Amino acid sequence: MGEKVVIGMSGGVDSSVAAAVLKRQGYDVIGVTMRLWDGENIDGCFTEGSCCSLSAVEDARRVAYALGIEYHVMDFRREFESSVIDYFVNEYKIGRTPNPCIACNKHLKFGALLKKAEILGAKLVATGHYASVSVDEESGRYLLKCANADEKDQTYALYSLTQEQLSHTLFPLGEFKSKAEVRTVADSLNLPTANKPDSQEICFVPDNDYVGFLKRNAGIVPTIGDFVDINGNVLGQHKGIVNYTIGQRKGLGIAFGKPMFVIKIDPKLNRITLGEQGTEFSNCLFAEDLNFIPFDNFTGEMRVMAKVRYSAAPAMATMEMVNETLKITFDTPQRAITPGQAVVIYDAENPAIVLGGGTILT
RNA sequence: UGGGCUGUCGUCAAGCGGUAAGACACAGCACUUUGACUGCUGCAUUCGUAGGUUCGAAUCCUGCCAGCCCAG
Repeated sequence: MGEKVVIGMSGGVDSSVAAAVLKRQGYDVIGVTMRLWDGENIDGCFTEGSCCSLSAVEDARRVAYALGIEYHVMDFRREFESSVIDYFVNEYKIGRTPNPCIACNKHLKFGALLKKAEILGAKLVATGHYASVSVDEESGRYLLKCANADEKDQTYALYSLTQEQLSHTLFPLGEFKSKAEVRTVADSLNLPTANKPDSQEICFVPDNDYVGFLKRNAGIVPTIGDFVDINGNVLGQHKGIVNYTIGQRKGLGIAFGKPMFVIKIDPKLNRITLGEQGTEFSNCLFAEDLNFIPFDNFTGEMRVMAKVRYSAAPAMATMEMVNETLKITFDTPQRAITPGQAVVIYDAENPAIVLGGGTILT
């Protein structure tokens, strides 16, 4: 038997194929489905998150059986609540827009799961993320790199991984050229998840009503306030700050003859500033909670590529440290730079190499 | 109470006798392992109301109703 590796199995096609790849590569594969959240009991109807629903567990179990690998369901509800749910709620409370997937990767999949893996005698953890890890021969450091299937690349949500975490991480899907290829493999292996649709939305908010989630689980009561223009003139009423994020257009309910976008959220004054198309662009941001991958920290200036959201093309920028925060100045203005979201930076010469990232402050 | 103006989708707004543009908002779908953005589709059988003229009216005429402005 080869080296032991724990693979996080969500019950989706990606992690199913990832497990199959590991098995084929000769690893001693242990499938684990993380029990993260129990869902909610709404009006007597029990809703389940996509990550850890009974059907997800069932799918993962069937795949594990089909592959002939050991399989467990493990309870991570406590860690998930403290590291993801609480964070999610608190960010909204202070007028920011959280990214729960990033928190979950950092604290659960490459945090708590990694620890549990050790208990099972496995030094390695794998997931079905589209990304890859390699070792830089010169420095000996672990590098996080983009997946071959660039349209599915998920390094944006993985920038926070440390050297320690990366040294114990495998991403079996990194070499795949496309999602279609992953499905083809799933098909050829007759995996029961081969035709399962891609997941989306926040896994613990299956109906996509995250505001309802905040009301039910965190007692947040959205407070009506003013929409104002750049000069402070009142344009209308908003339904409570948690309903909005920077760059948002839909759901404003305000007819201005032109599309209007959220350009600023002020939780203190419970006020939201709206602007016309174009005013939601900015070319500079500051970030904190930094993590760098090819180096521990840096000084001076560096030309980089950076992106401020999951589905954005990296853009040329210059980064520098200002006090304890990272300042990034883009060559061209970026759309809807949003506090709470991540900025992820890539090597300017080789944009497939992740240099690191941080949480956008402003 | 005189004089003038206006009344078309939730909002703004074309139309000026030939059978209801458009924008914004809204809804659905697509895209998306976060929130968003974006794209596509849908959205007034009816033009304040009641009559009249006409082959034909939101468009012309008359009464009424409502709102606005000026005068008192």
